[in-house]
Amino acid sequence: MPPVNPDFEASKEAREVALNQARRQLVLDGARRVFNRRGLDGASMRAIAAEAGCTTGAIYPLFPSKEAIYAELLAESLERLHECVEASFRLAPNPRAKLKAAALAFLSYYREKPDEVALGLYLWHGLRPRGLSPNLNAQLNRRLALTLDLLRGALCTLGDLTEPSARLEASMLFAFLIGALIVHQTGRLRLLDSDLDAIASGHLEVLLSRLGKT
Amino acid sequence: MPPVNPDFEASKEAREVALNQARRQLVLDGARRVFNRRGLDGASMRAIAAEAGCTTGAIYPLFPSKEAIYAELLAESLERLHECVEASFRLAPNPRAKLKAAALAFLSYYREKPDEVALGLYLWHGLRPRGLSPNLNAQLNRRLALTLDLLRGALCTLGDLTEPSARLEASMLFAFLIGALIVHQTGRLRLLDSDLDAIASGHLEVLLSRLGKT
Amino acid sequence: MPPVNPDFEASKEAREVALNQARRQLVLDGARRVFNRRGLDGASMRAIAAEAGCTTGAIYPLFPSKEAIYAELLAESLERLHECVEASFRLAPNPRAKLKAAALAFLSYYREKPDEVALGLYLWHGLRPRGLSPNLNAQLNRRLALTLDLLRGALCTLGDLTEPSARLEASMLFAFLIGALIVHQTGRLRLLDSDLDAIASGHLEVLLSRLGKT
Amino acid sequence: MPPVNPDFEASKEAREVALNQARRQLVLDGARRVFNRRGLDGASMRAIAAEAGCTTGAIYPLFPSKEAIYAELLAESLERLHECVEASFRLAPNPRAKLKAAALAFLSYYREKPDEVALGLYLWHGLRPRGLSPNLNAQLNRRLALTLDLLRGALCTLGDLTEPSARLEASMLFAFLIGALIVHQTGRLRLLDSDLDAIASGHLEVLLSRLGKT
DNA sequence: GATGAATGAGCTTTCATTCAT
DNA sequence: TATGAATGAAAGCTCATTCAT
Repeated sequence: MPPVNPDFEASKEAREVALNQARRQLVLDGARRVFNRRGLDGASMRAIAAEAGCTTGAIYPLFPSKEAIYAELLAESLERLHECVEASFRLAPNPRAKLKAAALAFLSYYREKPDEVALGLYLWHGLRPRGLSPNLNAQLNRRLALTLDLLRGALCTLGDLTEPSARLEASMLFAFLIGALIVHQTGRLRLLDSDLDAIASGHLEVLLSRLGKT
Repeated sequence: MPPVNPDFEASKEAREVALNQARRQLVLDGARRVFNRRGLDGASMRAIAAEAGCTTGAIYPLFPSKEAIYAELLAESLERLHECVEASFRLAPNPRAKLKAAALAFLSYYREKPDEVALGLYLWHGLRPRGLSPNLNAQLNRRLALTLDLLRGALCTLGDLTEPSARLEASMLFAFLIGALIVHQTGRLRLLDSDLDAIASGHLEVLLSRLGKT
Repeated sequence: MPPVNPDFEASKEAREVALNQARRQLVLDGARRVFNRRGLDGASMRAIAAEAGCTTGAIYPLFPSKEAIYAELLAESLERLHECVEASFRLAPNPRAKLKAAALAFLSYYREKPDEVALGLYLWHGLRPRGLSPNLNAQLNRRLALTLDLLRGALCTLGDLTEPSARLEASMLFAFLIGALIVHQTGRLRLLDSDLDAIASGHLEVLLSRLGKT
Repeated sequence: MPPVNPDFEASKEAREVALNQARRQLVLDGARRVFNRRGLDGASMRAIAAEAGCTTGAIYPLFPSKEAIYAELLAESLERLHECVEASFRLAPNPRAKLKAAALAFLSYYREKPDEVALGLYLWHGLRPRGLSPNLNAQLNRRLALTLDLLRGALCTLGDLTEPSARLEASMLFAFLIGALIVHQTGRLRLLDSDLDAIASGHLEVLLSRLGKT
C-alpha cells in the first residue's frame, strides 16, 4: 500500500467541512426567505427545503429542528450587527463621533435588513416555549450586551457619567433605537408624516447637546 | 296567524343582539387567554372554544375566522388604550401635565397588559401585514392616530411648535415609548440593570425641560 | 317555549353515548385486523383508519394514541378470557372438573382467537418503553391475576394444598398453558408431530392424577 | 505483468474472508445491543451502524437488509442453544441425568440471555412469519429440531417409551419450558409469588418420577 | 470497499373549517 | 342556532436504502 498523502487526507477533510458549511448556508438562506414571506410559524420545513433546493430529510443532519435554524439565523444576525456597530465605533475619531456613529450604524444595519428586526421579535411569542432554551437566550443576550456595551462606554466617556447614569442613558438610547426601527418598519411613522432619519437625527442631537461640550 | 306584537318583535330582536354581544365577548375573552398562553399561531380554535365554554362550531356564526377574532381583539385593545390615554390627558390641568400624563398612561396601559403589546406585534407576524385586510389595517391606523394626536397636540401647545416640528417630536416620543415597552417586556432592559420607570422618567424629564417654561 | 321532554333529552344523550361506543368499536375492530396483518409496529394509523372506514383525524378524539388502542384491545381480550374461564369454572360440578374446565377454557379461548395471544406478547418488546405506563401494566396484571386465581383456588381445594404449594402448582400449570399455546401457534409443535389437544390432555391427566382422589 | 504468487493470492483471499467475518460480527453485536434496547422495529440501521462503529452504507455489502441481520442473529442464537444443550446432555452420565441436564441447560441458556427469547418471538411479529423466507424458516426449524431431538431421545430411553409417546412427552416438556421462560421474563410469574427455578424443579421432578425407576 | 448525504415515502399527530343532526 | 364528529391537508420528523465520491 502506498503511503497516503497527508495533504490529500487533510484537503479531503477540509473539503468535507467546507461542503457542509455550504450546505448549511443553503438551508439558512432558504429559511430566511421563507421566514420573511410566511413568518416563523408559517414557515414549513418542506417550504424551507424547497427553497434550499433539497428535501426535508436532508435538512435534519444539518439542523436538529426548525427552531435551531431560527436560532442560528438570529445568532448570525446579532453577530453581524455587532461587527457593523463595532467597526463604526472604532473608526470614529472621538467619543462624540463614536456615539453618533454607533447609533447610526445600529439603525442603518437594521434599516437595510428589515427581516432581521422581525427575526429578533419572533423571540417573543412566535417561538414555542420549548423552542428557546434558556441556554440560547443567554447566548443571545450576551451577543446583544456586547453591542450595548459600546454605547454605554461612549456615553460614559462623553458625558463624564457615573456607571449607573451611563447605564440609564444607554437604556434610554437603546429603547429609542428599537422603537424607532419598529415604528419605521411597521409604517406607523407615516401616520405622523415622519421618517426614520429625521427622528434619529433629532434624538441624537438632543442627546449630544445634553452630554455636553464640543 | 295572529298579528304579531311589534314591541315583542323589537324586544326579541334586541335581546338577540345583546345575547350575541355577550357570546362574542365570551369568545374574545377566551381567545385572549389562549393567545397569551400559546401565541397566535399556537392557539387552536378548539382551545379557544374550550376556554370560552362553547364548541368550535358555535364560534363561526360569531366570527368568520381565527384572524377575525384576533382583529377584533386588537381593535378593542387600541380602543381601550385610546380611552385610557384620553382620560389622563383630559384630566390633567395644563399642557405640561397633559403631555406627561398621556405618555405615562400609554406606558402603564401596556405595562399592566403585556399581552396587548404582543397582540399589536402579531400584526406583522413579525412586522408585516398578513391575513389582514388593508381595510382593517386602515381602521387600526385610525385608532392609533387618534391616540397619537393627543400627544402631538400637547407637544404643539407646550413647545409652541410649528405643525411639522410637533409631528417630529410626537414621532420621537412615540418611538421611544414603543421601544421602551419592548425592551422592557423582552427583558432586554435587565441587560443594563435598568427598568421601565427609570427610563420613562428620564426621557420625559429631558423632553419637558427642552420644551421649556412652565 | 314548550317544556323539553326529559326522556327526549335522556335518549339523546344515550344515543350519543351509544354512537360513540359504536365508533370506538369500529376503530378497535379495524385496529385488530391491522395488528393481525402487520404487527403492532407495522400497523399505521392510516391503515387502521382505512380499515375502520374513517380518516386518521377521526380516530384521535376517540383514542389519544395508537398505544391506547392497543391497550384497550388487550384489556378487552383479558376481560373476555376471564369471563370465559370463569363461566367454565362456575358451571363445573366439582373441583376436579372445575380445574380441568378452566384450563381447557383458557386454551380454547386462545385457540379460537390466535391473534389475542399475539396481542399479549406485544407487551414484551413490541411496545415502546413509554407506551406501557406502569399504570396500564398494573391494570393488566390485575385482570390476569383474576383468571389465575381461579386455577389456584381449584388446585388448592383439589389437592388439599397449602397456599404456597397451590401457588407453585398454579404457576406450573400457567407456564405450561402459555407455552402450549405458543408452540402450537408458532407451528413448532409440528416438529414433533404433536398437537395442542394431545399435550393438553396429557398434562392435565398427569396433574389430576397427582392431586389425587375423586 | 509478473506472475502472481498463488500463495499470496490465497492468503489475500483468506484474509479478506476473515476480515469480512470480523466486520459481520461487529455489525451483529451492534444490532443485538440495539434490538435489546429498542425492539426490532424500533432499531434503525443508523443506530445499528453507530453501535457497530461503521456507517449505514458499510452494512449493506455485508447484509442485504435489516431482516437479514435479524435472521442471522436468531440462527446464531439457536446454534449456541443447541451447543449448550448438547454439551450438557453429552456430559451427563445416564439418561435420567441427561434429561434433567438438557432441560436445565435449555432454561439457563435463555435465562442468562433474556434478549434471545425476544429474538425468537420477533419471528412472528407476534406469532407469525413475516419478512422471513420460508427457506429461513425451515432452516431455523431444523436447528430447533436438533435440540428437541435430544430431549426426545432421553425421554425415549428413560421411560422405555414408544416413539409416539416419546414425541408427546417431548412436546409437553418443550411447551412447559417455553412457557416457563415466557412467564418468567414477562414478570407474570411474580403474580403468583413464584420463580423460574421452583417451577422448573417441580415440573422435572414430576416428570422424572413418572418415567420411573433409577 | 467504505462513506455519509440524499432520497422519497412514510410516520403520528394536529388543525381550521364544515355540516348533518 | 348549537353541536361536535368528520374531513382533508398539512405539519415536523424519521427511515431503509441508494449511490456518487
